[in-house]
Amino acid sequence: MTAKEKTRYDAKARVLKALAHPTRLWMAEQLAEGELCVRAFVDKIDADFSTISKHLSVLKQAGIVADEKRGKQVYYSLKVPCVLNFMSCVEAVMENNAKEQAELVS
Amino acid sequence: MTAKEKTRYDAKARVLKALAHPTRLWMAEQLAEGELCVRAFVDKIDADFSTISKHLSVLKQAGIVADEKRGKQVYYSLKVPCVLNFMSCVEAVMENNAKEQAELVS
DNA sequence: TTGTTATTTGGCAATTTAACCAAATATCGC
DNA sequence: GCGATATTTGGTTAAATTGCCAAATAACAA
Repeated sequence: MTAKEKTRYDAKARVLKALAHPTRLWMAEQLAEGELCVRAFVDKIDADFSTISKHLSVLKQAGIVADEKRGKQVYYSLKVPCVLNFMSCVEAVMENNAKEQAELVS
Repeated sequence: MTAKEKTRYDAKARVLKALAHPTRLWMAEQLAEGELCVRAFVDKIDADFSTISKHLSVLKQAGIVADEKRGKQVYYSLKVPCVLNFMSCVEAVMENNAKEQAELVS
């Protein structure tokens, strides 16, 4: 693997890593229906304001969400909706795993 | 968010996290063309045998790859090929990011 | 300008992850 | 059984990630 390829895989992994957290995954799904401000996320789950803000910042750094300040609030939106397509595949993996678990028991 | 939903997002994140590492992402792509034994990965990149083995173990735990021992070697294969579809979306994110970087410069 | 709400930032402790080395295990041919 | 090859496991250490708290910043209304 060349250094260039290595750099490229690092970059790809960075994008996936941004989504690879339960809270951030949930956030991405919430944004499927449209933009939300930070406060909206905080209200939906019971979490620290700063924790939510930092998670959003990770998603933004990765290029997955965009932010726009309007008045006092910052609105976040999905910049690349195709990330939502990951879900069905992830669920396929999980169903597979559940099936195998069940076979072990029976 | 209920405890049940939380558990579900944890599980989803665990699957994504397994892929969110440059080496493991590379491994998944290598498996696109068919099964490979541990040795084959080690030869393709210059890495420690045990490191590769552990990465494969992470992918296996997540349910992304399957392993089968035949003779002295263990062959790994992609159990859920749809994970390869992630790549195009991840690349879309990266191109977007590159474009914005370019705009900053100009 | 002062107070209030919305959000980000900095710092810190706890946990997790990753890489490398050495040792253990398994299979096979002799 | 013995040595050689293939792979996994255990341990150790460094680095990255999380979550929470307190403080800083921004916008706006009174």
